[in-house]
Amino acid sequence: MGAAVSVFLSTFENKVDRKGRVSVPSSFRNVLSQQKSTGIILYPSFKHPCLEGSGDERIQEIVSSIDAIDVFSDEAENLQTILADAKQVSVDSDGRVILPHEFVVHAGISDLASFVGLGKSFQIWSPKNFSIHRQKNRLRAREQGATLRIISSSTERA
Amino acid sequence: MGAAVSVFLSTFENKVDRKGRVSVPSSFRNVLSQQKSTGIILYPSFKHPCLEGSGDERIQEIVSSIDAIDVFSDEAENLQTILADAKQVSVDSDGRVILPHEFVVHAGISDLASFVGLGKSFQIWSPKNFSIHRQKNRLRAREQGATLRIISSSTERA
DNA sequence: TGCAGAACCATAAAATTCCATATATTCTCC
DNA sequence: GGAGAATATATGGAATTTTATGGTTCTGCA
Repeated sequence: MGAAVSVFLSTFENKVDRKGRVSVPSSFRNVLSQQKSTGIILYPSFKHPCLEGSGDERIQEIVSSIDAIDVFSDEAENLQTILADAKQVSVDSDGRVILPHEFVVHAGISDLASFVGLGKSFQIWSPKNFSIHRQKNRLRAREQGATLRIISSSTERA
Repeated sequence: MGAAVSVFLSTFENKVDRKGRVSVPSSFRNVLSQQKSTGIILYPSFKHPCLEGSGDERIQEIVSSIDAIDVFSDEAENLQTILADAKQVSVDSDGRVILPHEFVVHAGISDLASFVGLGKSFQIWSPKNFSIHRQKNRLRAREQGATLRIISSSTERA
């Protein structure tokens, strides 16, 4: 198969069965295995009615971030909340995970889940909520001219 | 083959078959292989009914850009929108890619696709929409007396 | 002993690889 | 310079492999 850039890319809509099982898109699984992740870390988003997901090395980054800032700051508490709410789910041999019930509720997911690639991480939405969110984002991106701010890697740096 | 200029140049109109397969113009493939791209990144244009295409190193640039700014900002979300909408398509051994169905719809493509070279990137249009677009652009350029500002390569951006 | 999670199995749909061919385009040798 | 051979490109179709997904069985633990 195509060597694939090792980032979470694109959006996939998969079915959630009665047991809460859902297939992780195969391209996402490839990214995860390239990261040598044994599972997936999930936690509810602060900002949106969705779940944040990533390979499990991401947790290490969050832990480091907490260390790096004032332990009693708001920001530290936010990050600690992530840790407290996060769950690791394992990918079975058929490439599926089980979405914990509270998470399904938080994201308003019923029988379909949208996996949305964001580069180093991804989100899981109910398709309905996601299409609203996407609509808003695209409008804004169009107004603000999203593509203009892309940093060309070889040259400048912000 | 042509003198191997390493930019996407000129316009090519190729057939799209029932399965959505279409040949990537051979000169474009040369540019891609020179960039060591294993595939092509496609995403729907914000502004036009067409697809934006480039080598897959472009994705790396977007991911780096996101890292460089506040993760919770609007701007980060704008860029993430691109990632969420983008797809990597791989070029098969015959030099073809499969245009994902949503993209075909977005661009209004039926059985023909125009590959339009834009230098560092390219676009894919339905020939009909493209001819309208080009017409408009020419008119505007004439009215405004198009001036072309050439920037030296060290400062250029895509 | 009943239930949630894990491992298995089966299958239809979708994507990828492989093969065939027609039409150009370039090369080579005379 | 030109006929014919070799190469490259675009395109159609078939065969093969991956995915996504539904169902069943097994297992540990409460």
